[in-house]
Amino acid sequence: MEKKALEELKSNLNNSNLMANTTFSDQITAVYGGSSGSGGGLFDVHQGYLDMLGFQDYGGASLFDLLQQPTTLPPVEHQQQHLPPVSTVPETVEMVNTPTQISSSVSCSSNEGTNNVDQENNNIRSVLVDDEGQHNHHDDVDDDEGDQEKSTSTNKQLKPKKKNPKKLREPRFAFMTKSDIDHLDDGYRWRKYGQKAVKNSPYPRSYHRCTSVACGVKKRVERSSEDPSIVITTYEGTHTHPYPMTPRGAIGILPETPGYGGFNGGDGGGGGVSNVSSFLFTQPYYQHLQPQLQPYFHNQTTPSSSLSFSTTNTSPLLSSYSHILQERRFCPSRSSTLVTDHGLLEDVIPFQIRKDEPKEQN
DNA sequence: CGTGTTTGACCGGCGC
DNA sequence: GCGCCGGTCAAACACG
Repeated sequence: MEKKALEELKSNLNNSNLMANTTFSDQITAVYGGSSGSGGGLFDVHQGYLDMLGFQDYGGASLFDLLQQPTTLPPVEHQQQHLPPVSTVPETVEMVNTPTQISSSVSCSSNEGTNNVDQENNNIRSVLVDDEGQHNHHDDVDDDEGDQEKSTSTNKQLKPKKKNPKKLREPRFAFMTKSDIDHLDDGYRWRKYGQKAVKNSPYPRSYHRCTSVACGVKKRVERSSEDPSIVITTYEGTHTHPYPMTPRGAIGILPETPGYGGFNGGDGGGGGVSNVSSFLFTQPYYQHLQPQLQPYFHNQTTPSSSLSFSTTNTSPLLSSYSHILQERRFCPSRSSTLVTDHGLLEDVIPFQIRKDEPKEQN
C-alpha cells in the first residue's frame, strides 16, 4: 500500500520530531493497533512502514526492530530480551505475540535502566490489549461515520441504528502508558461520552470523542487490570482537522516540512498522504513540538520506559506512531532537562521515546 | 452561559 | 430466544 504514503511519512518523520513530555511516570508501554476486523497484518503493515522508514539499526532493539520481525516473535507470551543500552541505560524489550485477532502485538519495555524511578516498570509485560479485539466489535464499526449516523438517531427509543453490514472499522491504535493519569493529553480536545465497567477489570473504561465538529475520532481509556499503573489508550479514527494549536504546551510553530503538505489542512479526507500521517497524532503536532521539545527529551526522572505496541492494519496509524517509534530508537540517555508540559502527546509518549536524534533519513 | 463530566438506560452483536 | 457485554446516548450536573 501506499508506498507513496510511506515515503511521505518517512519524510515527515524525518522532519518531525516527536516530542512530548510526559510526566515522568508516563511511559508508553505498549501500543496496539488494530481494527479487529481487519484481520491481519499488523506486521505486514508495519514491516512495510518500517522498511520504508528505514528503521533498522539501533543499538538496542527498537520497536521497529521488533515489529519487523514478527515472525520471529516467539509465541510465548512474555519474552524478554535484554538489549544493549541504547544510551546508557539498559533496555528490556519484551515481545509478545498476540494470540487473538490482533495479528500480533509487540511490546517492548525499555528500562532506562537503572534509573530507578520505576524499576518496576521495567518489566512491563505486554498486555494483550484486546481492547477491541475481543470480538469483532462491529460496534465500533460505526466510528466516524457511524458516529454521525448514530448521532442522528439519537432517539434511544427508536435508534434506527443502521447496520451497515460492511462498515469499515476505523483504524485503531492502542498503546499502553505508565501513568498515574488516566486521560493523557494528546493535544486534541476530547469529550467524554461514556464510561463502562470493564469486565475483567476493576477499572472502568472511559470513552471520549474528539470535540471537533466533523471529527469522529474516538479514544478509549482504561487501566490495565494487571498493572494498574498502565493506562491503555485506544484511538480510533483519523482526525479530520488540524491539530489544535492551543493545547497546553503544544504551541509552537510548526516548521514547515518540506514535502509535507500539511495534511490537516482540511483535507477532510481527501488525500492520501495526509491521511497517512494523520491518524492520531498528526504530524503537525509533532512538528510543533519538535522545536521545543527536542531539548527536553529526557526527563531526568524517568528512568525507565517501556514501550510495547502493536497495530493492526492501519497504516495511518502506524505512520503516526512510527514517529514515536522512531524516537524510541534514538532514545538517548536522559538528558537532563526539564520537562515542560507539552501536551498530551507528552503524556503519551515517553520522553525517552522522543527522539533526540532525528533524522536519519532525511 | 458554555463546556465538559457523570451516569443510567438503551442498542446491537455475539454466544449459548 | 435470551442473556451478556461493549458501546453510545442524553439528561442531569458540575464547573469556570
